[in-house]
Amino acid sequence: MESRCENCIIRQFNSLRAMSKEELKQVSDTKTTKIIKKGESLFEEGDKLNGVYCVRNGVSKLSKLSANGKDQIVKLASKGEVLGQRSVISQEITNLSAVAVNDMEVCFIPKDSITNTLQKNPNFTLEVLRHIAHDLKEADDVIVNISQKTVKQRMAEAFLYLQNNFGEDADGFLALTLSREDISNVVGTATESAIRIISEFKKKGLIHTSGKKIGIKDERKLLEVVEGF
Amino acid sequence: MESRCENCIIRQFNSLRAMSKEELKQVSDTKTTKIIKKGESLFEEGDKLNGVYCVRNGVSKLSKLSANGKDQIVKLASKGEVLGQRSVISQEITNLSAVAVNDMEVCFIPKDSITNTLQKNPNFTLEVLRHIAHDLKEADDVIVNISQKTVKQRMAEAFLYLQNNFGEDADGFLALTLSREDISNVVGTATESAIRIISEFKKKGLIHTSGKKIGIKDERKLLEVVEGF
DNA sequence: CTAAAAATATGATATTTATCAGTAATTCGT
DNA sequence: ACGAATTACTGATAAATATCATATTTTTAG
Repeated sequence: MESRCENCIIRQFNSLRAMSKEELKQVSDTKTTKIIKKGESLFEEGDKLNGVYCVRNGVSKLSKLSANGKDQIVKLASKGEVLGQRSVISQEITNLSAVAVNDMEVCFIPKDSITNTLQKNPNFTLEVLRHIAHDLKEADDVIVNISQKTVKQRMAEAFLYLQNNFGEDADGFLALTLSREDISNVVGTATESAIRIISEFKKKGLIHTSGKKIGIKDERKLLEVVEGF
Repeated sequence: MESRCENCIIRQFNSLRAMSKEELKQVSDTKTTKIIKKGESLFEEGDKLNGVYCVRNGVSKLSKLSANGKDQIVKLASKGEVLGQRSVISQEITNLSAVAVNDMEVCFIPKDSITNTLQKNPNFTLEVLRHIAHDLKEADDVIVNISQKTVKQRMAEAFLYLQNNFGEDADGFLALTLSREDISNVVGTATESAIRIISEFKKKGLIHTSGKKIGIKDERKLLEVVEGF
């Protein structure tokens, strides 16, 4: 038997915890679990979404393509996050693409269970609202960072962000390994520039690398870079 | 007698239209109307907000100060928009400052009327959710624009945005007049750079100016600049 | 295991943008 | 209306960043 949402721990991290037993039962009855391999996409910018994706495992990058062909990564979503919410709420096509950064396990929840609950259960709606409000605040911060900080500052910030949000492995490397291109798309810069700054940070002893893996060596100095020293 | 929310047209443009008669009555009984002069602030980054502001007239810039002392304008809010919603919902201090760009008339609505309704009226909550979701989508667009477009492209885009959202006056100038500094803070660039590009656009016949007023002369060519030609 | 492909790295250079310095124009308070 | 203060503008220069070219390393497919 497939696992039931009622027993799913992941739910505690997102707005689904505000659903009633019956609502949750309906979600569980209609949901499907999917395995998404690294590099595959959950949905593409412009798609009409018929539901939301609840992340059980793995990480997805949410990005938007610009006219010049470069992707800007707007958010990295991991365990517990619900993707596609915004699009389902506004009943608009999605403005972002979601691509797996590593192998993922997600639950697809058809939109009806969501929209029905949104209309009937104010606790759930409020909970979703709180999450979206939080995302909005973070987006505002990103705007200010990108427009006011140098690439070097944003690179340092990105490493600290990855450390805080995804942790480190046994060998002291960031647990989430991104390609140099993905890093540059998070930071909003050219891939070559990102690589150059990685080299510089390495030379200065702020980080260490092994292949594409990156580890933080001197958190204090990285923070100083973020602050502009 | 002061005007009542029940009769207020502005309400049709925002989430307050989803309130019931009784809820609206309570809002009306507790609200206060304020005049905010150009340059004065509704609230400052870091303030704890005791309510939201419903804009009846005038325009407010929502901005965030960065470490280097420059403001980044994240949004321009005018008639019908409700400011401070996000902060009240998350019960956090506000992450933005709201300053009047011209003389404003706003209604201050104490947060209790809002939070009570959020917990009881799912229609209202859903309506607020839709608005915040829309803001989030716009914020994502801003992120991509800032990181992927040149200053020149963003300047052209800003003028078209001002035209679309605030219209033109009888003489063909943008109805919302911003200082050069404000323009540079919307676009996310140095004031001198913004001025330089204004001069260039003027020389090329894309815009015309009179004092600080700016008018669009060749919309098509401006659009071409946005697209990168 | 190996050749091909992809990703990473680095140098040289061009372009974009910011900063500094100074002048002209406009706005504001009395 | 007048001087002071702010805002707008322009030039010279410096700094940041992107782009192009190319080499090296790593990964992938067969």
